[in-house]
Amino acid sequence: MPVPRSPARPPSSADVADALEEVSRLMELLGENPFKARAYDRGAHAVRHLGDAFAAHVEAHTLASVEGLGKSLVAAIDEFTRTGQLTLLTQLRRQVPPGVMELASVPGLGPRKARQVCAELSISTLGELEYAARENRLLHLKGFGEKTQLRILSALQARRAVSGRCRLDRADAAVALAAAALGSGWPATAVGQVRRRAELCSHVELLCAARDVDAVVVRAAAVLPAARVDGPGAVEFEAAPGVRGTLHVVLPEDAAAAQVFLTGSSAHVDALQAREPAWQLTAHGARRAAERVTFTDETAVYAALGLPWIPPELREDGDAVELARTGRLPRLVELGDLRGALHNHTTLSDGRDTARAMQQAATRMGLEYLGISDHSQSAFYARGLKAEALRAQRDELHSAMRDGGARLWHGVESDILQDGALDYPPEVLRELDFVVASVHSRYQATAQQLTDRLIRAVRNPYTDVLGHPTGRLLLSREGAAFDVAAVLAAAREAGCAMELNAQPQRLDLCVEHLRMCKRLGLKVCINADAHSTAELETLALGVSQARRAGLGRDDVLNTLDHAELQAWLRARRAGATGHTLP
DNA sequence: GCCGTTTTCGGCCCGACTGTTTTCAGTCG
Repeated sequence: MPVPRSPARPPSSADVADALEEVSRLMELLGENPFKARAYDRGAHAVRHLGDAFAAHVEAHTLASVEGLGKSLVAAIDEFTRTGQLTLLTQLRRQVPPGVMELASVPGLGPRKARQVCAELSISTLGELEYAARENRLLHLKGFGEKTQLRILSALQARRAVSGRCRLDRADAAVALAAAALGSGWPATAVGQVRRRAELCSHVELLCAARDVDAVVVRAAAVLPAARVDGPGAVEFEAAPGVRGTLHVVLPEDAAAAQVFLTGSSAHVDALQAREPAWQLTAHGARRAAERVTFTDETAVYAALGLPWIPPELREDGDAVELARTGRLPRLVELGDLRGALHNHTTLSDGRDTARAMQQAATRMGLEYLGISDHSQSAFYARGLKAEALRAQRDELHSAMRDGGARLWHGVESDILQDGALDYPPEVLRELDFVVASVHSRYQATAQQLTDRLIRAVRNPYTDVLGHPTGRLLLSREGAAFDVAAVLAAAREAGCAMELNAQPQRLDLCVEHLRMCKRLGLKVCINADAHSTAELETLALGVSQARRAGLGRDDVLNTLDHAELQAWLRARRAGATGHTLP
């Protein structure tokens, strides 16, 4: 989507990258030379990667020295930065009916088929596409058949089921934007699903405490997107496309009780309410009969109910209240407990930053160690490493560590092949510090086949961590349908850890499966799966999901310090060399 | 369109799968 921009601000690298990316997608859709389309896409990547250095390149006219930017792209970028327009993009947009870009995003409908349904059936919206599929009109198109039509139909149904929700990282961004729009004079913080750290949010809610409630409401109604006043002290707005947002404004003395009520969930609030039926917790504060009850902060609210403070991540249902009452509230893992992270990528495969840059970023974050695990040889699409390249990487990591800082572990993200084997022979795997094994392809199999494949993978003595186990992509792909309990049990027996992949679109394993790990005593490894230095920050999202599942420090593998993790890995490797491979 | 050169053209990460076709195009990762 084109990013709206104020003319006063010069385009950022992200603005330029978005424009070039759109050019690429439109070219694909129009059936232009695929290599030309790819050149624009690569150019977009190159520009995005420049980040803050982009402005300096523009200033110094040195963009042509950036790999992937030739004469034409430099000229296009020049035009865009000077005028805020891109003639090429405008022309391409004119040739593609609105909505067709969206058609091409439906799984099973690539650029060719999207163009085909548009040209032959005059379809340009998802609604029209679904209607045509229901009427069996797609069947008559060349290259379409019963199964393609069915696949499109179910993809559209799945999409409708998730509409109106957004990922947690986007909800966080919406909270930050709304808070910034209000200004620092009226600080607003997240409540509701966002504060409970729900992986998907259908409602983005903020709370602001202010002496002059009406003034905040007036300001919010003026500055928040698509805002309208919705009752006393409440402003509704559009937090993200199709996602409802609400700003609640209360007097400072009512803020603590309102924060508890608005953070919810309703089941949690009901359980609290049951402990003191004479009280009434509301979005505007607490009342006893007609009398207002005030508190200094949330801890005081819980204390008045005879309870310790309950972390928001545990408020998804009413169960935590009983745990709190009986003193059995778990001590949850915290971001600061993580001593490092395994599973991260570098420029050698599909990452954006070098091992050295990743190491420096990890050092700045206070991590003791960082695992580097680029893709394995079968992952062509991600420029997976042949055995020789993998061996050469070891030297690169050693030299990156010369100046101190976070210790680098040398690993690999090995594809799990169709039969459950790893992607390198034992003599290659044995030289690595650790192995993350992940499925990246051929998800379409029977549940039994997938289960067998994953069980074989976790039983491989070189598999230390099973990466993004279900392969789900939030709002776009369901997790693979296999017997999770059986795979977790096999992993427990083999002593292999499960990944909690912290990428906001994955958050895989999910909370329910993480709870199963805890019950089994199976270690969970919280990994950023970072493809850039910035993505290391996603570890915080992973920690929030571990907390929702009630995981403590001891449940998480990478809370071990360097020496402890080394011992854990060595013990596994010792077991590995003592076994024959399955 | 970019890049590298066997330097002004030719190749561009590519293999597997699926569903359609009846030998292969399109999609995906």
